[in-house]
Order: sequence, then structure tokens, then C-alpha cells
Amino acid sequence: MQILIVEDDSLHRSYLRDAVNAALPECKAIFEADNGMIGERMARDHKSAHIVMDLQMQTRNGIEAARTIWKERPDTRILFWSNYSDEAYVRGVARIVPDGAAFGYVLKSASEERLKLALRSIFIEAQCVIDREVRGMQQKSLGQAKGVNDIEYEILIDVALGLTDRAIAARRNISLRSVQNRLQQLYEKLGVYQTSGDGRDGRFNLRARAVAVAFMRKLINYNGLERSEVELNEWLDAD
Amino acid sequence: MQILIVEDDSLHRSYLRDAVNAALPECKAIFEADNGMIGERMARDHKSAHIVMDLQMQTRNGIEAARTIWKERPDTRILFWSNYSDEAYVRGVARIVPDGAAFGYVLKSASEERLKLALRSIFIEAQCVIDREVRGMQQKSLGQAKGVNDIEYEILIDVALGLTDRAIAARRNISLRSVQNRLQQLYEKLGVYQTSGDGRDGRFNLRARAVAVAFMRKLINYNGLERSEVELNEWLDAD
DNA sequence: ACTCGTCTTGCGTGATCCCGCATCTTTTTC
DNA sequence: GAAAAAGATGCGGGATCACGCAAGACGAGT
Repeated sequence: MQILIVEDDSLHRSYLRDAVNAALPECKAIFEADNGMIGERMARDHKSAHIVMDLQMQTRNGIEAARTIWKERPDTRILFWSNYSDEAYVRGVARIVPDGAAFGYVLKSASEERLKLALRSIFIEAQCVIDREVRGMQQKSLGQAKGVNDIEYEILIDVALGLTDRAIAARRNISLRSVQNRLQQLYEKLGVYQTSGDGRDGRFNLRARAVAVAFMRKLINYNGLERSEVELNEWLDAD
Repeated sequence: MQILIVEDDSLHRSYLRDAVNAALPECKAIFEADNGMIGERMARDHKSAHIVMDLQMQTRNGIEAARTIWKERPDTRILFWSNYSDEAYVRGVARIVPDGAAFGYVLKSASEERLKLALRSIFIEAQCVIDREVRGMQQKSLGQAKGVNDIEYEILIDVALGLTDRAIAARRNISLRSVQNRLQQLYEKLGVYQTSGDGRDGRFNLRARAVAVAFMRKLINYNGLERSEVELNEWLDAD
């Protein structure tokens, strides 16, 4: 067995190396990459089927890397080791994991014990391991109780990218009015009104406000938006 | 001499501790806090005049903490140790550092040598030390060459928060038309048009697009927006 | 003092957004 | 299979936004 570590912070990298060595004595070789780009290449070259990877890296983030790696070899097992459990990240991961693939999501704030346990569970037992906090997040995002539903989420992204209602309608192949309906629900779910209590002033631009709120609720974040931006450009070119 | 370390990642914290011990043998005591809240209190209790602090922390970020610390004791020397050199962070720091105070800004990606050197420079020599990359950022933000000027920046924040033109005008005490003029300049500087080349479609909502672009250019980020949000609420209540 | 450039402000227009009302088509539920 | 809930689409109006045009305000330069 061999393991590939993809992590751009050298401290965290060596911490991971120690943890892997301690938790998986059957591991014969450890490879390391300090960004997603190199990680992809090394995964290909070494045919690594076991990867531990950070989500937020500057040159190429974990989600992008994971997507291409899984595209080439869907049975790869990936343990994401991340600082945050933003809904944007959880959604991002959930969208790209292939059916039946084993993967994990543990936070950097987790104890070393938890990390080691996750390492064994996923790489030896092929089980999925998801941190409690992340799990909570996932519930909220999937269960539509008060959470934003998938279609609404797409609209939200489009709005955040700066598209007009009309453009969104064209992109998603629905009528202009439907886009506005979705937006209406978004405003409600995000708790965006305009009167803010008392009187006439202190008004919000609902569309911009919704983006701000979604951002502060970690529904969208930098990495997610940037990914969406490239998809948008592809669509713009194709059209 | 005693030094206070404020950093929420335990690995980085112990790395910092080692670096301080190695670089500053004259340091008699090291205190540690794992978030900005505790950091503030410890700075007050121990009358720490020498602080090394991370900028991005979950419960209370470095800029907020620094602001209250500097408010109570403006001669405190603070070395910010951060992962990023986003324009938003650089602006945030620049806005709160008191006149004549010694401070530093070094990136976590810097070599250990550079960190130690900065520690001595700021805490022994009372010099300001700013990383090369950060410096470049600062030039761009202050020199108005193509950069966004301070007044425009305020408007940008307000727009990102979701305020309407009228509300911005009220908040900043300028006319509605002036707000729109500023916005016009912002659109230009951010490179926001709507036709995107060919035809009628693929239109952008300029206001939302500007926010997206600013966000992707690191002009605004999560922490900055959240700080601005509380300021906004104070204003809303006062009004 | 006069002029020039930059900034502020008002007016007006067309495009866009927000959203209630009403119709028609799914999908869900029993 | 019918009733009920949820979604899609059109119409229309009031509010907001984007922005050209133009008139006053202010400091800088020769």
C-alpha cells in the first residue's frame, strides 16, 4: 500500500506524514505534493489509489484536483482534510464523488486520534468517514427543511456571478419568470427583507443582499465561485 | 520581555513558539491564546506589548482583536502572521494601525529565517517589517493608478453588503447621483461591461458582477465583509 | 482673477428588478 | 384515478438601477 499526501502547508504535511506512519504501518511508501496540480500528476504517475488531500490550496484546490483524479480512476479513495466545513465545500465535494467511491472528510481541528481512525477506516476498510460537524452541515444542505434546494442553489450561484435574470433563464433553460420565482424563495430562505423593521430607509437591494448573506453563511465561498466562473465562461463561449 | 502568541492552529502555534524561542533569547515568557477573544483578554491582563497574531481565526479574527488592543494601548507592537496577502486584509490592517506604532506583516509561506528576522526587527528594533508580496499589494491599493481608491472602496463594500444606492447615499452623506458616479468608476476599474463581445445575450447585472469580480480579485473577502456587516448594523440602529 | 480639471448634484429615460395575480402543467398523495 | 400541492409561465405595474447631459463648487496652476 502506498499513500499520496497533497497539502500545501509544510507543517501540516509533516504532521500528516507522521499520522499516516503511525496509523498505517502497512503503508510502504508515502508521496507528497504541495499543490493540486502536482497532486494530480503524481496520482496519475504512481497510480495512487489512496490520497489524503487538503481542500484549500492556492494553485489548484482540492475539489478540482479530486474531480480530475476521480474522472481517471473512480475507485480512488480520497480523504479530504480541511480547515472548514463551509456548506460550499461540502456541496462541492458531494457533487463530484463517484457512486460507490470511498472517501472521507475530516476537519483539521479534529484530534489526532480521530484522524488516525479515519485513515484506517477509509484506506483499510473502504468506509466513508465524515466528521460530525460536516455531517450536520450535509443534513442541512440536503434536507430542504430550511436549507437551499439544489435548483435554487444554482440560481444563487448565477446571481452571485453577476448574471441578469434573463441570462440565467437562458442558461438554465427556464422562463424569466421562473428565475424570479426561485429568487423569491431564495430571499425568503435567506431571510432577506427590505424594511429592516421601522421605516422607509435602510433598504436593501435584495439581489445583492442575498449574495452577501449567502456568503456570510458560507453557502458560497471563494473557491466555489471561481469554479463556477470557469463553467460560466465555457457556457458563454459555447453559446 | 514577554510575548503573546495568538493563533488558532496548534501546529502553527508551536512552530511560532519555537521560532520565538530561537530568535529572541531575551524573551522571558510566552503566552498563548487560540483565538482573538482570548488574545484580547490576555493582552490586557498581561499588559503584553509584543504580540504575534494570525489574521484568520474563526471566533474572532486578527483585525478585530488588533483594533481593540491598539485602542487600549496604541504602542503595542503586533506582528501579523498570515496565510494570504489579499488586498482586503492589507487594507484592513492599514486602516487600524495607529500612527507611529510598530507592526509587521509576514506570510506563513515565508522561510523560518525571514520570520525570525522579522521577530527581532519589530520587537527589538521597533521597526515595521512588511513582506515583499504584501508590499506589492499595498502599492497597488494605495497608488490609485488602476487601483480602487478609498472612497470607491467604501461604496464597493456597501454594495457588497447589499445596500441600495439610496441607502448608501444616506450612509455616506452624499447625493444619490454621486453614489452612482462612484459606481460607474468602479465598474470601469473592475473591468465590468455587459455585452461581453458579440451580441445581446450574456448580459451582466453590473452591480452584482462588480461584487463577484472584486471578490475574485481578493478586494473583498469573508472577514472584511463580516466586519463591515457589524458596522452597518450599528449604523442602522443609530439611524 | 481666470481657466482647467475634478467632484458633486439634479433631471430624465430606458432597461431591469421585485412581486402580486392568474393560468396551465407537472408531481405528489391518498 | 381524482384531489391536492408544487412548479412554470405570462401580464402588468411600481421601484430601482444604469447612465448621458448639464449646471454649480472647489482647489491648482500660470
